[in-house]
Amino acid sequence: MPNIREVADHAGVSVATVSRTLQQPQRVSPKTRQRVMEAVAATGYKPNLMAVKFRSGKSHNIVVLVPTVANVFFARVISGMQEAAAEQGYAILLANTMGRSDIEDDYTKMVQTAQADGLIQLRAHNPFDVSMTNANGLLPMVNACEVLDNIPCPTVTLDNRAAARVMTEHLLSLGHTRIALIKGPQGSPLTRERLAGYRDALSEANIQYDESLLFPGDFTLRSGFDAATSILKAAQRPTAVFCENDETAIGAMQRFKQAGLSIPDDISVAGFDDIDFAAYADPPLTTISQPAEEFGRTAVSQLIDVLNGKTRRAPKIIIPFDLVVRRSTGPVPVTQQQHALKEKAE
Amino acid sequence: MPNIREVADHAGVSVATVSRTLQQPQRVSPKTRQRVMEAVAATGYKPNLMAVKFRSGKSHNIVVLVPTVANVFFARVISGMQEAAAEQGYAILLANTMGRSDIEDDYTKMVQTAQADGLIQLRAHNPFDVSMTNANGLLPMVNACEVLDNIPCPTVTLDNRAAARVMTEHLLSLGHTRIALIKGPQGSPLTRERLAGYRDALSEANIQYDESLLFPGDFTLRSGFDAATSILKAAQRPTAVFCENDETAIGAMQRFKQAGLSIPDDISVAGFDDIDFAAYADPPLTTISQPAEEFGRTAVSQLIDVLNGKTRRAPKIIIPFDLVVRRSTGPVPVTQQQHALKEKAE
DNA sequence: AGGTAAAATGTAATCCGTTACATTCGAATC
DNA sequence: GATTCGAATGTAACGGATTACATTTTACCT
Repeated sequence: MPNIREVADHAGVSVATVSRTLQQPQRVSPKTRQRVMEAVAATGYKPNLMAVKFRSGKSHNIVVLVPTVANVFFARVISGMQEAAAEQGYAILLANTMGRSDIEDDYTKMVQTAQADGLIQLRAHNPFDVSMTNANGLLPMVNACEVLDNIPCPTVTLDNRAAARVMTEHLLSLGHTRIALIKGPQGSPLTRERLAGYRDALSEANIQYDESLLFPGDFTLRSGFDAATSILKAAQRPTAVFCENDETAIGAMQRFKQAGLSIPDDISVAGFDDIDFAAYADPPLTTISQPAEEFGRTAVSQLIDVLNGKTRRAPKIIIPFDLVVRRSTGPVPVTQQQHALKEKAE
Repeated sequence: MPNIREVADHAGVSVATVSRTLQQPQRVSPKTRQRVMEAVAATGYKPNLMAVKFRSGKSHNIVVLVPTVANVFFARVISGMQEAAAEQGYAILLANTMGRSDIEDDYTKMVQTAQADGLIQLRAHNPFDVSMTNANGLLPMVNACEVLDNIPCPTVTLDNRAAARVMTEHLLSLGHTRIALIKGPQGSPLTRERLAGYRDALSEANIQYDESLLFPGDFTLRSGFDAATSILKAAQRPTAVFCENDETAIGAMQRFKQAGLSIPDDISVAGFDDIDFAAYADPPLTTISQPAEEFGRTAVSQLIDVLNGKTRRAPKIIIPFDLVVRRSTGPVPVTQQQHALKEKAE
């Protein structure tokens, strides 16, 4: 690989002139410029960006911590991040953490070892100590998950609580009162927020919150299927199931159909995320749609603003959502309705 | 950020001793080592890896060119790559090319500008010229797509042609003779290989290849849905549809069910990839399963071998596949069978 | 021509860690 | 105590591009 010195020798100028020709052409006389450009072409010179990054102290890399890239929703978020990062000259170092903290730590260390300038996380930890704050008192990171009040960094988030409330209200409006909830991964803040929204809606409708209607899940198809199996065994079967993501919902629907139930006539199922598969499920899934790519793009541009010192106080950005009603949710089955009425009368 | 000099001053030793303490502790006396380690802890020193990489000339980064990260199958491949790369101390720079050659070029340039040591591509181009070959005459890349005979680099591939033939044979064995094919993205070598396998099986079974049974697709749910619409309009409807990936198949099934067809009683549908959703489709999808993660892992370890000069001649590695028969494929409908027999008799 | 300011170019320091080579130290031996 | 050898440590060059500062060239004016 030719370096800048070879180009300089070839053109009969100093390395400084070559560098200037490439960085600030107007500061070099036209004929020198011409000669340098020829030398560049002749040698096939490509600047060693590792050297540039080392000297400048800017890696122009961003670490992104994602629980799993195989999740369709995250894939869309990443796609948006990629796009925004590329536009601004940043590259993304993707950490597929699979929940393993050793992997998270390895990648977090990249910021401290100057391999990356900042970090975007889709979880709720604080990987840095105060020594990492910049002149504005901000950490070189963006939280694309949940608000963490005690961390000085921008947050980009969906109002998960409100979204879950809206979905639950949708189910309530269809007459459902026994609404099961298939949760997301344990310990995930998303899960907690969505559970909170679910409870908000119930309490507003004066319906007793019943823990036996909560089922564990981990955002996979399989976990939805398994949770549905448990739901089928329940003493008094729920008439609707709200799943904290679409994969879970699709898995659950599969199980219900296997058991001979018809959706939504026998049981309503709702999801969250509006992944592409949701519209192609059978029946098409009622869900909450989120602008995933925009989510990613916003997170990246927020981080770059922090890195450039443009951000003075940590903003909190709320990404909008939409309730998308398809055909997996419907009115309470008549028999169940009578049952509920009877119960109420007692 | 403290640098090695600060640590050296703090410990009262030279920078060389600090470096040795960290790199080859046995070359430093125990009490010096102790003192240095204390200084490291006291200053919170983290080596600037950008400097290390710059000096060593090894970035320990790998560029991966993927058409789209939002494709479930690719996501699994990437996941495997991540894992293997992390184990060997490499990071992955993911390029979500979306087929845009400017993005491909930008990322390819990273190898030439020392930002990455090598590249893995899931397409069939040759981004490098001969000047990039190493001492063994190999390019710093791995082709994880299709064999390109004139490129000196390892290839990791599935025998797409054989897999497509196996699937077509499966459909033939069920009595189907009018088998539609929903293709993958135009120009993709994968698509060509799978088409070739489809034709192999047909010609072996002495069935006339009929171009009107070919339908365009691009690996998305939507394109499967649209292709199915075209299929429904066909003068003589095929009794089976082989889709070049699972998304397309799921999209097509949705359309067929909307049209009131029952799968597989009225029409058989087969996919390719065995993504998670395939088993949860309705009906569960017959498909070709591939060890996607292993695919990614193999590609990475092959590339690292090339980078370390361990590879002397470009190997071609064939990843195995499996036919997974589920419930989306079945025998030819009786009416159609009679129709076919009648046709044959004429 | 002489003088001056501006433009063009060159020189060399710098970023930080590694490592070849040089030097010093210490222990063992006679 | 002197000598020797290996272990421990230090010094300084190096990698490639950028850039502050120094120097040279050019252009223009009197």
